[in-house]
Amino acid sequence: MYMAAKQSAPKWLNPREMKAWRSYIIASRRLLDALDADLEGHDLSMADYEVLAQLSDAPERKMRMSELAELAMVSKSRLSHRMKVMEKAGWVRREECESDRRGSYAVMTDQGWKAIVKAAPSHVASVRNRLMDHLTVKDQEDLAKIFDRLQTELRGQYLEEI
Amino acid sequence: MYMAAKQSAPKWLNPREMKAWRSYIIASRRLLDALDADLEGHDLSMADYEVLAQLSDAPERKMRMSELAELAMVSKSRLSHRMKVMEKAGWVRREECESDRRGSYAVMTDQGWKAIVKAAPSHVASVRNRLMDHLTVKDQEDLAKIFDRLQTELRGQYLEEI
DNA sequence: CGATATTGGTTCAACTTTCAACTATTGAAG
DNA sequence: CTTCAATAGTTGAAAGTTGAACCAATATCG
Repeated sequence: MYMAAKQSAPKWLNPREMKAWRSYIIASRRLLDALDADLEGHDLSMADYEVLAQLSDAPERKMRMSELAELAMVSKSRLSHRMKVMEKAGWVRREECESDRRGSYAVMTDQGWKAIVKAAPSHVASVRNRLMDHLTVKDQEDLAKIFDRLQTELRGQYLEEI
Repeated sequence: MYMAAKQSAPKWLNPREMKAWRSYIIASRRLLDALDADLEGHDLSMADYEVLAQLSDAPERKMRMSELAELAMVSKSRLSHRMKVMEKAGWVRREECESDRRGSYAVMTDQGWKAIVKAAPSHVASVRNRLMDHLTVKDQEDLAKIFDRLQTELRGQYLEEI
């Protein structure tokens, strides 16, 4: 149904495009699944890891909810829910924001910091293992180049669509 | 927390690796989100689209459930649930398998065929729009090469792990 | 200033996904 | 042939996700 086609012009994907698309989509799913599975031992999903990683990089490991949602690329709603879970686990807490009383901060606790410091090496190893080890330096550069450009374009499109 | 690092050896990602990884992961999320959003008008998710697309490629548009699950890369359980939904929508039906009475076939209905034929051009346009238009021919080849290899490796790892 | 629009964040209900348990066959081995 | 293991697929409950509705609080503008 992606129809690599002799048939007609820009309606379908040509065989080359088709191949690029299928390889990308399949390998990506496998990769993401593998990384997620590797994190399971630390009671973390990729998404939660991303949230904690972003938070851990913030000054004082403290960040406004919206900003965190943006950086970790999750919806506000989702972040809210996940925060409740991670709060229960003792990894984060909320702190109210004095300067804007609608807002609140997500703050990483010491325990949260410990959790992510513990998970990080294994996750990074997993990224190596599953991805980097199979890429040459040139591949890495190609990848970065392509996806950087893509990101810019998609971000552009996204902004237009609002 | 991926720590592109001066510090130590193979534990963290070096800046080049880091860049490749971040670009890839961010752009991919954006891309997938955009493609999903583009499909919404057809009441389809990427996952359901993939299921229907695979099924539509099968002889007689009919396939064993397990095989379909495998090809569409979803769990059996998930496929079972989705089939129930899509069955209710009139897009597919189940047919029992005479040769193995545990088994059943997923069969695409005419209505389902119509639905995917209707959705396909817009989805393909979306793949073009969001991805292909921003790739040179060389990019496409690089991508296919990289992710093909990756797929092989990941599949290998996966098989070992069972 | 006061009315109104916008923003930050949470919540509720609907829906989706996962995981483990379960049924019914089939296959293999003694 | 019988027993035991493996396979095909479904189910139900729990967990996760989404999107709209909602409550403040702040920003904007006449």
